Amino acid sequence: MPDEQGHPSTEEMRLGTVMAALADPLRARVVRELAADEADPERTCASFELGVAKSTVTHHFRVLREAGLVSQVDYGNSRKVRLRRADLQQRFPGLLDLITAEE
Amino acid sequence: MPDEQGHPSTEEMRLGTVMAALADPLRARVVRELAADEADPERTCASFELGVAKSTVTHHFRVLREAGLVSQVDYGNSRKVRLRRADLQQRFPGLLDLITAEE
DNA sequence: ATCAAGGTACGACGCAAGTCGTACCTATAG
DNA sequence: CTATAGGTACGACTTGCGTCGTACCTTGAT
Repeated sequence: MPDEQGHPSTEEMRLGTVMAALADPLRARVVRELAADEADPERTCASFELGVAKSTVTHHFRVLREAGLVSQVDYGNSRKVRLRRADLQQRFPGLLDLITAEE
Repeated sequence: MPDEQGHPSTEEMRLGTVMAALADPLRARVVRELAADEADPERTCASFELGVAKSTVTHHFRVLREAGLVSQVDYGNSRKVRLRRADLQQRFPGLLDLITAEE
């Protein structure tokens, strides 16, 4: 059984925290990549080819998760990441369009 | 004659830079305050009562200006600040609504 | 001519953030 | 059982950012 943990609820999300998360180029790239795929597939953290150490990858995904941008589900073997598209659309309407429009 | 200087053009604006600028609570407050007033008055930097030293205020307004969020006009005696509402609406549609909606 | 008001420039300091390496954990594949 | 793949935890290092104080500049008022 997959295990969820440590995600802020929609109301708990703070715009400032989200902005800070998106201010980093690597994290922005991740979110853009996720937002670009309308099918919203589950992806592993490693599938993003960020070009930094594993522990750094973990760090960035924690920031994204704590900001509420992505959800992480633990399958024991691997951890799958998914964009919280609906939650974001509800809490910060237009934000995702802003991100996908850039670049 | 008022003197303009050092503002990025609409195309030069980067979403990452804007996000980084808005990630700071003081700067976000300034933009929110400016965006809330539809009349878009010119205001002095000091009129925001940020509660930090003068040089810090200067620093924050430079970040806002270089990100393209505000324009500063030098009247010699005082420097007036104005939100670049139209430019922002064109370059990042929906961004200002996002900011004013928060809090 | 002097002073006050509003800002900038520069240097310094402290803390947060991004980065890495190493060690460790968990589950699936041979 | 043992290896391997995907991630986390922790500590260390470095850079960047927010903060301040001081000195200085520019205009308008006295």
